[in-house]
Amino acid sequence: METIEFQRIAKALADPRRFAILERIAGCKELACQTLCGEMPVSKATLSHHLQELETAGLVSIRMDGKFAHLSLRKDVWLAYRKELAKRIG
Amino acid sequence: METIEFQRIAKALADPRRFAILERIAGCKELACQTLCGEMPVSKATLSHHLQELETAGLVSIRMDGKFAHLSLRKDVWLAYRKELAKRIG
DNA sequence: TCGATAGTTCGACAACCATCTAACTGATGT
DNA sequence: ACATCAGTTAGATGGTTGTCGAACTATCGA
Repeated sequence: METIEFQRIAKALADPRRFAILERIAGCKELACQTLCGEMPVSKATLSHHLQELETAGLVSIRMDGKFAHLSLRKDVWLAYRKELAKRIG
Repeated sequence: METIEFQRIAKALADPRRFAILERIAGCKELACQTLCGEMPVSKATLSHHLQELETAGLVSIRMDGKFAHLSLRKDVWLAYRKELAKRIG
């Protein structure tokens, strides 16, 4: 895994709210953005920002369906990250 | 693992320099602080700060021997963190 | 006792970041 | 065409943090 990607993921996981968002997304196959918006105590703008961070890090994939966004965990990337942690430190 | 500890660790890992420091420490049983100081391109103050972050997060143990500090990875905590990641997301 | 050395603490500063509101874009239904 | 709704973008703001130099503390050797 590229160091830059590794660092981006680590940063993405560092914010508690963002991690909670990721955790929620990982909890189901695909999650409607609206649902998240209804559950998380943040503004739409903030949520959008966090989702972009997660997408940039490669952890989340965003599928647009008309005007609706659907989030899903990129499990391959997640597993690669965990593997990299094990490889780098033990 | 307590959520607060989990978050502290995630934050500690998020800074590239700090992660490099942890990686270096993990590379041997015990590492003299002087050695780190000679290898990392940061001031003593900054290094001291990072080491305290890592210690507060529980990732590193600092043993004082006279005026010398010796760093070591707390492998149990590290493994617990990795396990928690697997538990929370997959 | 004194100077040198290892590491900590303090105060400051610049960069970054999470957050918000408001304005915007684009899709949907009537 | 138009109002509405989902999500993005822009701009502002307050808080966090990585960084440094300088002052400090404590330990060791001479």
